Amino acid sequence: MSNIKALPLLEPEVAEGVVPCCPPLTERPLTAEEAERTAAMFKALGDPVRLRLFSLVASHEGGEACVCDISDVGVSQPTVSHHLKKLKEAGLLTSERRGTWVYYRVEPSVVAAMGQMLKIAG
Amino acid sequence: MSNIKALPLLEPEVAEGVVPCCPPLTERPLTAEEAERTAAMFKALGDPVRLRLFSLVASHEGGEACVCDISDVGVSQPTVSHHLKKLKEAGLLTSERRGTWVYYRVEPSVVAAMGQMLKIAG
DNA sequence: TGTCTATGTTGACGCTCATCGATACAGGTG
DNA sequence: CACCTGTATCGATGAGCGTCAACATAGACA
Repeated sequence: MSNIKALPLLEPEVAEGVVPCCPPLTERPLTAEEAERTAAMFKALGDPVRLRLFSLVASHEGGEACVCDISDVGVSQPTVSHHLKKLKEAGLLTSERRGTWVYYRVEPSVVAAMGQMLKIAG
Repeated sequence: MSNIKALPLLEPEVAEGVVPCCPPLTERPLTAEEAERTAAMFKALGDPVRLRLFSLVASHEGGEACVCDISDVGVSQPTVSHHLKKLKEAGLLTSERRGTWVYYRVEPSVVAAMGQMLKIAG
């Protein structure tokens, strides 16, 4: 967990088996398998609370945020924890415990891969 | 017709200078309202069947596709129609009837706005 | 007019998910 | 050790969603 990737499209084993994968959506139709994997990433950002949590982490200084810094999104603490777990499972966030607190940070390669897919052809 | 106009989607007229609803997610935290509006777009791509349908339209020659061209995604015809409607409601696709067939095409500005949000801060 | 094809809508069913309170776990402090 | 704070997990519940069969609608053509 110590090497930073440039912007690879194919990366062996990020997070837990989540691999950013696919060409721009305008290039060719996705296969069923590709769609299954990729939809999970978009789905992770498809909830308002999760999207806010993600932007709170992404925009926090130092590129990381303690849970205590971002918990004020209008839902209970267990729900915040639940959503952070979902974002982690989707490969969008990573977490690390330092003492009492747990810090989350964005996984740049996965986010970059998603952005790549939304690139308009032409 | 559903009249729940709580969150109006993007107008089809935004074609020129890519009027993004929101800044890159790394720039600042989203407000609750921004998150609500934006999550709906990501949610639309958060289903494997919808993502395939979208990529089928996006990668089809001429930038548009008749429903008959993209219906082979492993679900029934009503389900295809249902998902295309969802994508349309999210502002990602537009449709037009020409004679017997209905053609769908990608709304580039909305897709571009989504890509904008996923830009990694440099 | 009637019929055929293409697409959208309706209603129902089962499953997933967001949410919460209660509880468990981890680490710091006294 | 006990106690407190920060975070994760568990179990339940209600809402939402994907799917289908059946039906409806729109246009083309005879």
